[in-house]
Amino acid sequence: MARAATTSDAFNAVAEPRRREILNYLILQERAVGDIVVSLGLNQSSVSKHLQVLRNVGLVHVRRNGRHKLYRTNAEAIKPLHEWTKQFERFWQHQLNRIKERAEGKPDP
Amino acid sequence: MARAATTSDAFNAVAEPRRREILNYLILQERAVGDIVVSLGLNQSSVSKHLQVLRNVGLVHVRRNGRHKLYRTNAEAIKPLHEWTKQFERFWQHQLNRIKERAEGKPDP
DNA sequence: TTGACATATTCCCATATGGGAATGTATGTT
DNA sequence: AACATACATTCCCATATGGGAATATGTCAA
Repeated sequence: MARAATTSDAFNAVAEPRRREILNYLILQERAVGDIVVSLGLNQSSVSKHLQVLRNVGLVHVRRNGRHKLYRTNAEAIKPLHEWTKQFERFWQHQLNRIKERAEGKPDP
Repeated sequence: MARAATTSDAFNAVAEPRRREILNYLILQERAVGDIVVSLGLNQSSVSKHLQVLRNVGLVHVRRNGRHKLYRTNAEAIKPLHEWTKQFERFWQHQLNRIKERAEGKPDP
């Protein structure tokens, strides 16, 4: 089996740095494809293809406005990633505490 | 250009579901490779290869103990993903608020 | 040293990728 | 209708992938 498709889930979709940039850009307000092309300095076909991936996994919403298509980030779809990473939150706090306490000369708990 | 290497950063590394499982497993306590093989029901060579990817991006730490190598999740390395997703937190809260307020018959702010 | 155990690496292959250029499709304007 | 604008899709290609089997490396034990 090869690598999972970028469209298989949000984790795969956001693995691509440009797609993360696009999501950051589109969270502020909805934008036309051309705006993304200009603002992020990418090729038009690249942007369209990235948006297709993002659409497939529900990370963006689109609506047509005349000749333009306006995209915006669907923050809800990022939630699962946040939840997954959140599981580890208490552990890196632990590690920081251990380092801190060691620095303060206390023995490990 | 092809897709970025799985070892290029934590985002790419955790895109693979099995690697996320491994991280979840290794956060509880350090484990030998063989334990992962048994617990997750994966092939030994697959596990070793996944661990190599995770090592390359610093998502796990290893130490040798006799014939065994004990791996554990390095929670710190997950922090950047958490931070990135966290940026969007206020937006999905907004969306929930809008839905809630609409349900309560209030006009959009 | 020889052998058993634990892990890592190599080999093979089908597959999806992202980039750029070119082309296709939809919408608006005159 | 004819044309321009805005996006989407197709074509081409080099590349890394993950799986399984086989093999290599490393460590302990007798």
